[in-house]
Amino acid sequence: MRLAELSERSGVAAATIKYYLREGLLPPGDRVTATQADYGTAHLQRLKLVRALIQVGRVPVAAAKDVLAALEDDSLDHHARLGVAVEALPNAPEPDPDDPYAQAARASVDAVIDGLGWQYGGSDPRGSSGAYLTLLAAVTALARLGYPCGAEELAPYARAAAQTAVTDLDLVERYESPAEQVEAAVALTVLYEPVLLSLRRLAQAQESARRFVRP
Amino acid sequence: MRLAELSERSGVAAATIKYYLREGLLPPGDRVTATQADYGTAHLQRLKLVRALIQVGRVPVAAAKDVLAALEDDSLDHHARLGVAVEALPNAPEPDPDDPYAQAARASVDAVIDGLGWQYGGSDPRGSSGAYLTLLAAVTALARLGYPCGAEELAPYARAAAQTAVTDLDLVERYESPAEQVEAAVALTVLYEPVLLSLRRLAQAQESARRFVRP
DNA sequence: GATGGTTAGATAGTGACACTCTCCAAGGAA
DNA sequence: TTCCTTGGAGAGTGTCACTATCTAACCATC
Repeated sequence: MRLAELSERSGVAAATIKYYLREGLLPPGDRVTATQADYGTAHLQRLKLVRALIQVGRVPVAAAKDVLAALEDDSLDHHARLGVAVEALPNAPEPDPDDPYAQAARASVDAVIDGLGWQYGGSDPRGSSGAYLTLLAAVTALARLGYPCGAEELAPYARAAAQTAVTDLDLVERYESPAEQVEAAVALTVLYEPVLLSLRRLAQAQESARRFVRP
Repeated sequence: MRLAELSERSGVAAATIKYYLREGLLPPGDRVTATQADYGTAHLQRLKLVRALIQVGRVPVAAAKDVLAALEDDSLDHHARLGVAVEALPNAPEPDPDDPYAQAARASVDAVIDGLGWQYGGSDPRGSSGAYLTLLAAVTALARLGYPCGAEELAPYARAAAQTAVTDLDLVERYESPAEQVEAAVALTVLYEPVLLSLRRLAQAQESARRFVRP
């Protein structure tokens, strides 16, 4: 199909598709002539994923490009490809090692991780994980505001996260081919985030009503 | 204290504080003379909250202003104030009623909500909740990508969210005064979001290693 | 009582980001 | 032949969260 048809079928403006092509988020179409190219259903599928990552998952364009590149890196095994794709998502920077709040946050976080028996291998230390750094930054900010976020407070959330991860991987394992699994893992990781947060807010409203509203 | 001291104690650039004052995120200081104002510890606390909302919670400045305004609206009761504050956070718009994906998403979401027995009162219908709309948008995007997100898939996530909400409200109820509780609710809702998402990604990495990596 | 350094407040500018517009030459259709 | 469309490239747009500059007033010091 032509770019115009790709635009119509995906609902994405033609100029935006050109921009994604330029940025390398979409592979170029098959060049038919010097001024025309042909796009297939794989392009349509990829375009939908890109849109969902950017608009629903709020992933920056540059990060989305890295994520998609990891999806197609055949030199990695399954687990590693998942890791690389998720690692390409935006994360917090390394904290200031002299900040006492950051030190306390690290202690709490490590206690929770160890308490749940989570293990890190030699090639995959916890410090190299972007999620770990993002977690440190958030806990540091909470501590600085004076909110409780020691290991006792974090543990229930970590247990809920562990449950969620089991559900996530069950969904991923429904797919048969490794390629589908990796794409599903990225899509489900990123696109379920607003789902989880919205469900939490709805649940909070229920719980708040249950506790604070006299019927 | 002077603006310069407020800046030093909070770690926020003086120009940024001026910007927040201009935007109404911080109340003005007590004017001492025509060119000097005095700020107290309440300003410092508020400034830290603003920073955390914007930088950790990624709340837009305009939304943060609305959230803070709701914190101080004495005309509302406790539960309503929580609702208004959380509702001021950014949410997805109303979906296109003709979109079949959106219709299917609404059916799934409603089934999950009803399945958990969540109730909505007359003054608080589910359709008026921003979290509900954001949830619909995310589920619609997943469905459009071809990922499973029926009631069966969403239910485990909703149960995890319900658990999380109980933990959240337990933390909120540690505070004694209503004012502290409302501020804590906002801070914990927004600032625990990156905590939850980071913990989920760490848990996913563990679960992925457990399933896919042969020791 | 001149002087140098701050201060609050206003205005304009910056850089990042995600598009979006405009133009161009080459194809294809009427 | 004429007109419209296409893919591609560069420049422009709007938004957002700051940030730099300026100005008049103020305070402390000499």
